Amino acid sequence: MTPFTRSVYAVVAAIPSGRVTSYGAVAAILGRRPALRGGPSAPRAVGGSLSAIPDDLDLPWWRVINSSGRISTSSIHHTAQIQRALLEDDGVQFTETGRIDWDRYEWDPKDAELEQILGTVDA
DNA sequence: ACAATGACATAAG
DNA sequence: GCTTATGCCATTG
Repeated sequence: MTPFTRSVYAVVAAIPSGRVTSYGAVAAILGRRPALRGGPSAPRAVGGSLSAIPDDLDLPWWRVINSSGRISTSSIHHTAQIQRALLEDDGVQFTETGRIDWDRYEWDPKDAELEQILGTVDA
């Protein structure tokens, strides 16, 4: 477990029920700057950290989806079906094409809240 | 230290 | 919208 991974967990732990966020948004919160061409750069690493969540942490990993509003889990422990079920438990509704509406469910934390979250980890 | 690998994000076709 | 190509970077072997 690395500092980066710990900070990812700290952010994910703060996502409230009924809201979702993207890998790129988490990366942006951690201060990783968007790249010139390929878009935000660290989201891939965020996914990598989420793929190795210790079971005893009890994180709401299912509230993180990709930028197009779709589920992109490929873990055998946390399958796409499980993720969808957990999200629906949160009250999140899917469109007919299996997507989630950002306008309705995007998590938008206040700056003060983010500062507090990040203050609990290194950086 | 180096190379390979992804639960990503964009731009282009 | 969907598919393909390209860039990124923290992790891992």
